[in-house]
Amino acid sequence: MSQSQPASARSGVVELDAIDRHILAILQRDARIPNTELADEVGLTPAPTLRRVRRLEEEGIIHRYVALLDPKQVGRDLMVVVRVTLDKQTKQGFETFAEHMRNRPEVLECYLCLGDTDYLLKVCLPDLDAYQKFLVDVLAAIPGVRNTASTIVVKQEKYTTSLSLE
Amino acid sequence: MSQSQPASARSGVVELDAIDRHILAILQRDARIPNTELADEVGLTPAPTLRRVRRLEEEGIIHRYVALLDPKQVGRDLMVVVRVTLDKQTKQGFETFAEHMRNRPEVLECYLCLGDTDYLLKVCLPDLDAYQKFLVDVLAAIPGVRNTASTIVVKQEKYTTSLSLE
DNA sequence: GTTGAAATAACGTAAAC
DNA sequence: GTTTACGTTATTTCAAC
Repeated sequence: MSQSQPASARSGVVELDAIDRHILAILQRDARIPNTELADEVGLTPAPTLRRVRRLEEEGIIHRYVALLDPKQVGRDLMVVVRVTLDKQTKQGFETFAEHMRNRPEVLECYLCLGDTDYLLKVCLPDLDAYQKFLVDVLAAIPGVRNTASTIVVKQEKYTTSLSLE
Repeated sequence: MSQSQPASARSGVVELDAIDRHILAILQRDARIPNTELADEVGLTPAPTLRRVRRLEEEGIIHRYVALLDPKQVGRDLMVVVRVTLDKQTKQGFETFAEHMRNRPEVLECYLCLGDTDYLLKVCLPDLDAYQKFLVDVLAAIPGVRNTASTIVVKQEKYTTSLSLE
């Protein structure tokens, strides 16, 4: 190796050792585990464990800690995936649409995509009535929306936010 | 009201008052907020605040606490949404497929859907090379998979796990 | 049934090594 | 990475509304 920099400095991606990956795997499962317990699980004492967690937070590898709710128990029984195409694909049109989606709390995810579909949305709502209102009052009201195609979710077979770090 | 039971007991959906919803909104933003601070924000003292949080956990309204990572910083630069249709729609075929998806860490979400599409998948991987391997070695290898259509995500315009509790 | 106050135990955190 | 020490927090108990 003639390079003097480590891989992390060259690529911009921070190098993670086995213990870091172990910490991340655990925190992705249980964000509220006490530091002492986390330290036990990864085979370190609390001090260096806490230093690693703080580093992972500061580097932005750990983006945030969140509580996940049960949608059904809070009255969100309907999930819909929507494919959206825009009339004319201008920078302004894209930005307008994305901004609208960011302002709508029922829109959990919004992705700009390759192919026939311009945007993919994941929308979570109480029922079909609320969804119909969303289609008409929100989506159809955004200038430049040509077409939408809705796929209704019947059953959630898997849902995880955990990235496997192999 | 002639009913002797409260609404929560009748519907199976737990009743949430304004403070509960406030707590849930905060914990969905920051799962690691100290209980003392949470108490301040919702206008209670720590003891009753903690009791409410524990109740929300026990009832399963709070499903879990997780750390969300930055996919790019852990080398997961590619996200793909896949529509899958099965050959014959038998109970066994569905269950086999769903079980395969649950065992694949790169599959973050899997939904059984109405309409032309049988399953929708959200898959997160390092690059297109890894995705090609996933298509050939994983998806195509599952018996009963008739057809797949992949939509590649170019940009994540919005991503949240927070449910708005209006 | 829910809250508030006080006491204890557990934990997070920083320093020195 | 370890040990020690300190301040903060979680958690329980019990009294009050």
